[in-house]
Amino acid sequence: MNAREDLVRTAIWAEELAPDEIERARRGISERQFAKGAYICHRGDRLDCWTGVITGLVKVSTISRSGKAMTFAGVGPGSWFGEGSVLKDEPRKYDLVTLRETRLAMLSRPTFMWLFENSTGFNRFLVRQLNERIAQFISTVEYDRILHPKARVARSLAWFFNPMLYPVRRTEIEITQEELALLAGLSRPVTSKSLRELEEEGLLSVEHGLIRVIDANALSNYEV
DNA sequence: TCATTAAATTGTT
DNA sequence: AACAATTTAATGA
Repeated sequence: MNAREDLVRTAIWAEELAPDEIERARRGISERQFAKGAYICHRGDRLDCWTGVITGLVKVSTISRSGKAMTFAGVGPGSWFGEGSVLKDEPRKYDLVTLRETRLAMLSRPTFMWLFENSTGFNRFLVRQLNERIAQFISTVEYDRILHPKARVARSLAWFFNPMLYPVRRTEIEITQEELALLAGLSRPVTSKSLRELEEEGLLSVEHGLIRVIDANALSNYEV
């Protein structure tokens, strides 16, 4: 058994795949390493790979016409993204930037399409993942209108505990308050203050460049 | 291994 | 948004 095989076998989407499908996936996969702050791709680039994070953290973002940075999501170890662009065979709509040193698994488009055409297990995974994404974005729109900074920070953090999108569960999230502010769409001071208040309430503890979550459930349901 | 320095992150005005 | 303080990481003896 080699590293690549292990990579596929432990992937979240491989659970329902038949042995021959796993073998097929294994042959279509490769690994790449990126330094902290590196661009995996710019908006408008083509990236003909379905991508999984092995270690590290990737930011999905764009820069608006007014020059303001917007972050849509953080992608952590074990989660896979980009199926939309690969399925539609179109350029990426967002910048992909690593927030720290990151190793990625890249599944080639031909392999992805083969699995899409032939594997029911793979399709079941895709449907579940897309469904989960929709739910996530709907809830984002929902709390975007509520606008309590503390609740926004809490729910942004709760993203990292979605078992579908973040299969590798940890209580510590390696993220700076500045990056979290980008995720939450708030200024850094407000994010920082909210974090300290949430710490007061015993839901988490903040350290340098790291947030230790104590009550993830309370965070995801946080109101007021 | 320890001390010094540089860089990054966080807190405050 | 700018500055100050704190903490981590890097460098070299």
